[in-house]
Amino acid sequence: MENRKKQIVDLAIKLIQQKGYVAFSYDDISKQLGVTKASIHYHFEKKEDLGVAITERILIRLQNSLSLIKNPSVSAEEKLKHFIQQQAERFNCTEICPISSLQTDYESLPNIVKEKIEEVSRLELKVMKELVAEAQTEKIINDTEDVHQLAVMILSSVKGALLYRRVLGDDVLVEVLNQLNRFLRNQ
Amino acid sequence: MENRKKQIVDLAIKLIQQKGYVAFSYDDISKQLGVTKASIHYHFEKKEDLGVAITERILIRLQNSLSLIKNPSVSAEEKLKHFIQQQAERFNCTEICPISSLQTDYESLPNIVKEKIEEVSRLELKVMKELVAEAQTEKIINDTEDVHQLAVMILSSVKGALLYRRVLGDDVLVEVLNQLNRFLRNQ
DNA sequence: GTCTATATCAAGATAGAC
DNA sequence: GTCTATCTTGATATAGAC
Repeated sequence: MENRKKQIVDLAIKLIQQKGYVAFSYDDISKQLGVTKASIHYHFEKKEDLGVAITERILIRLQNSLSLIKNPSVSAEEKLKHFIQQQAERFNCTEICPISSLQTDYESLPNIVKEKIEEVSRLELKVMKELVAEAQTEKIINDTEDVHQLAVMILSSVKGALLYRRVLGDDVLVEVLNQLNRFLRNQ
Repeated sequence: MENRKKQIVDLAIKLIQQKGYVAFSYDDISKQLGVTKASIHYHFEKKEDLGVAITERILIRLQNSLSLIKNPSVSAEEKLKHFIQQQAERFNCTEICPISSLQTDYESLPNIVKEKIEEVSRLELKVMKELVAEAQTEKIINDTEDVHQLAVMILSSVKGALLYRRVLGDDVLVEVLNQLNRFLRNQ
């Protein structure tokens, strides 16, 4: 079944959020799915193949959230706050963003996966820039603010906060989200 | 020689900045130092022991930069900008902050190392809070700003930017640093 | 599509010589 | 303090049966 493939990829992404690309194994996946390692190898012959499927899945998720954002009946402020808030709710305290995790393991990734994660990072940044630009058009963000700088700053701070949260607890992320909200309100 | 121990720890930190705790091996270290694996095991019997030494070293470095910061003849603004700038200059484009790297590998760390990295993260945050509070006293930062929120935000955004930089290139970090500088100037 | 079995390899680790 | 040699384990990966 083609569904098992999807099941494997989703679980692998979960494991990457928890332990990273290098640390997760076919054994982890097979045990959690109640099958053998060989069975996982049937679907994804090499870890590299699974790596590609993982990054493609992340790319699709990103494109989905992009289409939601294109909805013209929602204000830019709502979209921006929703997008930021979503980053926090998607993961529990022991997890980090899978993109951050893959960026950290970058040097150990197969070349094809490296290229994919670059594509993902670029798109993610593009989405955030569009959101910020839209918010600026709607006068929620000051005209004097640099769209690129602000977009990178928002993304970086949320991703960084997820790293600290894993070690220091929920407060850290909450404080960054509050600071971002404050910042958006005051502009 | 006790110097070899230091040499191993410093190299291990470099490797953690490049590949992470899980991905680096005694083989990496021994090859780069031109000795055998067994020889590294003589100095640090288990990887866990090396892990502890690594985090203790990071802690000491942090305490050193803390004492520099205590210097009353330098303005808070200078200190803050210096501290932030330093984060960027300490690493090249293929490296990230070792603390971020260990936070990402958190689930795979031995318990003692987990505790150490928690201590490190807490101290790092404390240092940044003191800097922000001092800047607030000197009216460089607005009184209405929340010290905790701002400190976490600054740290998170720099660390997050280092992740993106590794994949997307130097511009990302520069943009975050500019945004932070702008923000400090305008308050 | 999943299984058992097995090959291969790298990593962490230890024993004992020099 | 470093060496060779060896052990163990876990991980990627493959072959072939059901």
